[in-house]
Amino acid sequence: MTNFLREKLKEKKLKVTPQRVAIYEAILKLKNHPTAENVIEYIKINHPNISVGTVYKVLDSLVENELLNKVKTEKDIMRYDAILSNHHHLYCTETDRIEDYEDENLNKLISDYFKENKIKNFKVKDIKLQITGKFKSNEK
Amino acid sequence: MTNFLREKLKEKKLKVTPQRVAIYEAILKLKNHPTAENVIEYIKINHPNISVGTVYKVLDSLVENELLNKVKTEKDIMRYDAILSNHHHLYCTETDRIEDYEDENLNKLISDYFKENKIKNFKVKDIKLQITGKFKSNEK
DNA sequence: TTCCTAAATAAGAATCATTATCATTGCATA
DNA sequence: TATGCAATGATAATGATTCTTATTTAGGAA
Repeated sequence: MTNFLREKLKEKKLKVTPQRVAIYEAILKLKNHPTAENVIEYIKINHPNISVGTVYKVLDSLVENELLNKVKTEKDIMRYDAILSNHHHLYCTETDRIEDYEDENLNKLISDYFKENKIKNFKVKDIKLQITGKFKSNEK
Repeated sequence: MTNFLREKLKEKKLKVTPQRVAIYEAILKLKNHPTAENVIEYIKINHPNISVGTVYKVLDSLVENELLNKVKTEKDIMRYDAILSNHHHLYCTETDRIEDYEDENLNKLISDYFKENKIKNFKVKDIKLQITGKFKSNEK
């Protein structure tokens, strides 16, 4: 399902190239918020004629145009997320797994809190929770 | 005030070296959550005989021993924080400023919420808010 | 369809922050 | 104050990312 990507690219007056489509698909396929390296590895196998420099450039431009998000991690490695809806992340301290966490009630709770408790001299645009912990071992 | 550091190092059976003291002091002095580069620059001026490799190694070991925290950023640059108490961060989208945000009521609100609404298959250890926005321009 | 042009890409060189190596130093304990 | 081992300094090595330049191509216009 890359129609979403195609449309978005057109909206932004960016060319729909096979490289952009392939890299976007790689992110979707590579669950668990892949790193640039993960994407490069995948692309090397599945699209061997796409060059490494292109992967970096496409990732940058997709982030810049809000088709991908960068995920902050404890380590100094950026990871990418194709889900654009407002969501939080669960970080596992034992593995490198990062999972999405959506919770409308929580979002409401927090935004209500900040409506009543403004931060001095700061205008809030977005709030994300980094929930650190451990996945229980019974599955996955 | 490096007594805190000295004691903590002893607790962890790490040697109290002048390099560790100097680098820890640099972080304290260099407000705004400095990068490794910021620290290196500062150290080069104030302690010219401490080598760059040592700065990296000391930063790593201080983080590992919970004397410093790494702060996640949008860019793939790690920044360091000498404040260990549980706090959140305000990220300015226009400048690279990161400011600490402490709010006991908010912490309570969130921890109460998760007491009642457990996340399936996940044991929460720590929750941090990344509050993105803009500092209002009237000061600083 | 064909042509045109700016945008995008491929390939490989260059950069530069970080890590690794290893000989030397110096902190901590007895 | 002697000893052992962790820590450091100096420098080399690494490797991910960026840069450069020639070439290709997407997409609009004729």
